[in-house]
Parts: sequence; C-alpha cells; structure tokens
Amino acid sequence: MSNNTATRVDGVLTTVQSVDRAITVLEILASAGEAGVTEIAAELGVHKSTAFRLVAALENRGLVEQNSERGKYCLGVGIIRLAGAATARLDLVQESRGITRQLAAETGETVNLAVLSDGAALYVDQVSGSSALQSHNWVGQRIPLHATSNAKVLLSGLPDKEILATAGQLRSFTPSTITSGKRLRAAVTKVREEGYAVAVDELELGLTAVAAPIRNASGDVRASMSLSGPTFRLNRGRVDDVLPTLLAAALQVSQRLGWREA
Amino acid sequence: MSNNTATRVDGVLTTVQSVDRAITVLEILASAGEAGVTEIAAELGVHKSTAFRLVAALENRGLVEQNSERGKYCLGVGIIRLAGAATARLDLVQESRGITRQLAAETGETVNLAVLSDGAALYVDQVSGSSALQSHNWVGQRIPLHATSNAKVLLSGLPDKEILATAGQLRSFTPSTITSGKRLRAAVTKVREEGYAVAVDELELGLTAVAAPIRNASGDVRASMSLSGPTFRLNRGRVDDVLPTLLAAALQVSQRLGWREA
DNA sequence: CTCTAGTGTTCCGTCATGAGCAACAATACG
DNA sequence: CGTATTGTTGCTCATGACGGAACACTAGAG
Repeated sequence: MSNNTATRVDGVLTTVQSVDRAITVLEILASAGEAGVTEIAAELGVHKSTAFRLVAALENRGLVEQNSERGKYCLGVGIIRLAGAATARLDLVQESRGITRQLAAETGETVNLAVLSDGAALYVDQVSGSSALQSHNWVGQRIPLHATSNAKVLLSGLPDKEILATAGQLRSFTPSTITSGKRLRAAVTKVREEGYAVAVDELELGLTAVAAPIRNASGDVRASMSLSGPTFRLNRGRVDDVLPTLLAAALQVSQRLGWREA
Repeated sequence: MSNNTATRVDGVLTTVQSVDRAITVLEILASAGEAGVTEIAAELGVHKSTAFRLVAALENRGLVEQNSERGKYCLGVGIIRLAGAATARLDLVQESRGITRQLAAETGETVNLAVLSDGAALYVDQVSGSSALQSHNWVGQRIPLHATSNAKVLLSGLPDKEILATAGQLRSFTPSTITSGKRLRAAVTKVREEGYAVAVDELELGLTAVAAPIRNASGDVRASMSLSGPTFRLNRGRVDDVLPTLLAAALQVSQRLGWREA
C-alpha cells in the first residue's frame, strides 16, 4: 500500500498517479471509518499537504466529508449516490429484485445476492424476510470465499486450479468452518453435482444458509442467491422444504439473463 | 462541465485536476449508464488519450468496468464496496436499522430514510414492507425536493429564505404535485407545526407517503424517515393509524443521535 | 475483397500541474 | 503559558499528466 511505482511498468498498468492515490484515500477511509490528514499522508507515504489536497478534491465533489470544521474525514454521501447508479446498472440486481422479493415473502427468510469480486464474495442486494429476527445488512460487505453457501456456489463456477488460489487463506470462524483445501474442493464438487450449497454454522454459530447459482447466457456462474436464517428455524427438514423454491427463483433470474437450461 | 479552471481560484477551492476529472468520469457513467472513451473525452473537453488514462486508472481499482474487451465502460462493483463502508459509517443508518425494520414489520409498509444532499433528497436506506406490492428500490436515488413527504420534512429544517432556492425548479409530476413556491412554503410551515408530512399522489399517482424528521443532538433535521405504500391501502384513516408508530420510531432514532425532546 | 469511418489503445516530447517544503493557524494538553 | 499536535495555505521546482499522432481493431458500405 506504500510504494506505488505503478506508472506504466509493463503496459498492462496504465494509471494516473493522483487518481490512484485518491482511490487509496477512499479505501483507507472505507476500512478505517475515519482518518485525519496526517494519518492518511503516512499511509500513502506522501507529504501532509499532498494528502490534504487529495482529500480536498474529493470533498469538493462530496465523496468524502469532514466531521467538523478542521476535523477528521470520512466517506461522504456522494459515494452512495454513485453506488445507487452502479446497482441500477447491474442488470443482475435490476432483473432479480422482483423475484428475490417474492422468494423472501414466500419463505419468510432473508434473501441475499452475491457476486465474485477480487477474491471475495461481494453482497450486492438483500431482501429481508418477514421474521423480525436477523437484521444484519450484508450489502456492500465482502465475505471470505470458504465459509458461506454463497461462497461455495461462486467458487463452483471457477476452474479447479483457481479455486484454492481465489479462496485465499482459510480462516476459521467456528468449529464447522472449512479450513482444509481438500475439504473445500470436495464441497465445491458437491455443489457442482447437486446444483446448490448449504452452510450450517460455518461463518457464525446459529446461522444457516442455502445458495444456488445464477448463470448468464453463456452458462458462467455470475452470481449466487442465498436464503439464510437462524439454524434452529432453518433446520435440515426446513432446508429441504425451501430448496425447490430457491432453485426455481435462481433459475428464473438466470433465464432473464439469457440462460437456457441445458 | 467543460471549463474547469478551478485550480485555486480563491482559496475555497483547492482541488487536484486529475482527481476532479476522474470524479466527473464517475458521474458521467452514473448518469449515462455506460459510455465510451471518446464520449467521455468529449464531455470532459479533453483529449481521448487523457480520458483513456483516467478510465484505466479507475478500472485498475475496480471503480469502473469494461463491458467487453475493447468495449464501453460502466461503473464497477468497487463503488458498491465503498458505499457499503460509507453507509456503515453513517451512524444514522447504523443506529436506525433495527428501528426501521421493526417499523416496517409492524406496519407492513416500506420504510425509507433520506438525507439532504446537494439540493435533492438522497435516499440512504430502505426496508421493504411485507406486502408484496411496491418493489421499487430507492436507495441511492435523488428525488426533487418538493414532491415527497420526505422532501417537505427535510426542507422544514432549513431557514425560510433557503427553502425555495434549495428546492429549485418545481417540476410537476402529477396533478397533485406542488408547483408554486407559495404552496410549498405553506406546506413546510405545516410540517413544522405538526411534526410530520404527508404526500398523496404528488410524485406518482397511487403512491402515498408519510414522513417524520430525525434530529441530531443540536436539534437540526438530519434526515427524514418515511412510510410509503399504495394510496388505496394507505388511505386517510390508515395514515392516522400508523402515524403515532412512525413518529415514535423517528423520535427513537433521534434520541440515539443525542436529541433530547424539547 | 478493399476502403472508410468509427472505435479503443499506445508511445513520446513538452509544459502545465501537482508535489514537497516550510511557514501559518488553531486546537489540545501539560 | 508553552509545547506538541492537528489541519491549512503560498511558494517554487521537476515530475508526471497532457495532447498530438500513430497504431490496432471492428463494422459496415461499396
């Protein structure tokens, strides 16, 4: 994160220094929540004044905000505005909204949509179930690629050799988390055969999820749709109950994206 | 949008040219959906190659994506990632999630949270009601400041002289839309007195919404919480029914932000 | 098929522009 | 009250971003 020699090293990296730094500023703020000019400058490895000018440029356009006159900086609402446009553009979210809503209504559980992004599962949409439990909002979050049903589905779309590399470090969250490469591969193979994935207590104790792939016209796995809820309610039998509904919904979205069942 | 002489004109505008241009690129993509290098260059008033380098810099960091090798560009998922962090940061969204969810569950209608941003109401969060109707997602959208209940609430926090300037042009959406400055002022005054706002068929025929202010510790209107649904269901009587619940919820959020009822 | 008119992409020399310095203002702390 | 932090702002120099022009590639027309 410090030495950005990237000017035009090979030909694959054509970048603009200040823009690149500005984006780094945004990412620093995203992960830190808030930061001061000096702190940002240190992280960037540049002079205070340089960092200040970058932040000021971002602030003029509403991408960052200053907590108080002469205070720390944090991400601004301008980002949300852009994100609104970005999700609207993702025909994925657009096309699936109605279907996911209906699925959530029918089952009463929370429905999530995730895509592969930079070695993690990025949650792009969520419709909450009617049950008042489980109110966490996942949208915009990035979850490691081995501990959820969505992750396994997304991995199932990759060629075998890329699976382990993409999943990265198999950190353990609960006793049930998959931590060996061998078991992860086996799980992914199972997903390919059965067409869905289940994860019980793997990311969080008491949290169960089922996921199914969403494919585009060329058959690639573009996203994963999951249904999640507390383990005591979403037990073995209940999972079998809702599975057909979930599969049907995912298939429906796939078809809207041009996928024709093989 | 063309002549950006803004280098350091007065002292209030300290900006970095390339960063500023890069942000403009993002905004162009946000409003156009997708655009090619040539188109972007034209809009920016710079050379093709300059525009290309900017886009490439953004692409390297995932803020924009290229539709296909050698194709048009559109906003990327990186934006969504940042936005996730931004909303998490907005203590507003954080603090209110649980309360908005409960409100949605109790009433069965859709709950929205909007803030004032750059002369428009920016919707920052939404929890859908259980009723399967009305599936539009407003998050990230910017709505004119005169045609919704949220808008009136947000305006009610401004000094009188700024109201008309901030609201801008009073475009008509339906026969019920407020189009005269005088009527808008009257509506805002009414909101101040009653502590809530109602809008029936003003933005869209058949859409009714009620909104209440959320205040911070110093008593400023920081956001507006609304409850919306189809007019036939959310009729006069029903509005009166849910109003106390809405007011209580908004008050609860205000209190979490440090507001002590006067 | 060629020819033209569009794309997006790359290379390079030049000069505007953004970087670093250092001084400044405004806090917080001892 | 001094000292040690912040965030902020002119100033100057060279760095790095700019525009020009040539390239690669696709699509369509003739």
